[in-house]
Amino acid sequence: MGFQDSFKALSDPTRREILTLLRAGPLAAGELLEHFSITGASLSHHLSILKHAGLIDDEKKGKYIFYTLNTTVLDDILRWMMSLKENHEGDSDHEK
Amino acid sequence: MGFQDSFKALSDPTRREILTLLRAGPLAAGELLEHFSITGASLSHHLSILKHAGLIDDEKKGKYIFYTLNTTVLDDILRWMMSLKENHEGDSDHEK
DNA sequence: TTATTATTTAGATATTTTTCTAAATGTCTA
DNA sequence: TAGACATTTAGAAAAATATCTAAATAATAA
Repeated sequence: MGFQDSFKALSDPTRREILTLLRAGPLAAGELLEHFSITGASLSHHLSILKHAGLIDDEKKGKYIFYTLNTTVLDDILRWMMSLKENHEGDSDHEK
Repeated sequence: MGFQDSFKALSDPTRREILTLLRAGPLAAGELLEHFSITGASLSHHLSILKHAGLIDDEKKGKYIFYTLNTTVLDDILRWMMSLKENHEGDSDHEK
């Protein structure tokens, strides 16, 4: 986990689409798979990257594994982006 | 330009550090270079990716090229992330 | 218990990305 | 104008990533 993992995870369009699909609620891997034209193995790989980044959680229910969005990490990223938008002129060590 | 380019641009730690450095104000490529242990050619490559993504602007001033942060694109990304954090239960086509 | 279904793991391949060195371009200064 | 400086472009090598097929694991259903 960590910032780097989060940003890397978000840099792939398939993974962002997975997150978007999970906005509506938990979905099993197979349900997610219907929305893409990749193999189950590839999807599984993407899911593991998202999980590693802390962006999703999984819960096994019998035969299925349900994935849910975890927005905790998003907050950190949001904070970082907001801080870029603020004025930091005084922070530099060499003013012109 | 586009979402994909923006996320890809943000997925590299060197490029994020560049953005952080530019928070304090415009810097020339050479000034940025002092903060990293990569060649000028590599930095130039990173700058071109950031520029392509719309995250920075450049302005030539004689011998130097000054880079500045452009936060317009960040707003789009922020909006996308915020939307993930909202509840979208009604959006799905198959409620359980 | 055997077959079937859902998902992951392993290993290979193709593509993309990062970085480098060397050379090109443009600007300033002596 | 000749040389030095700041930066980019071109092209190559190394590392990381996305995807696939085949096999493994685990749970349910027949």
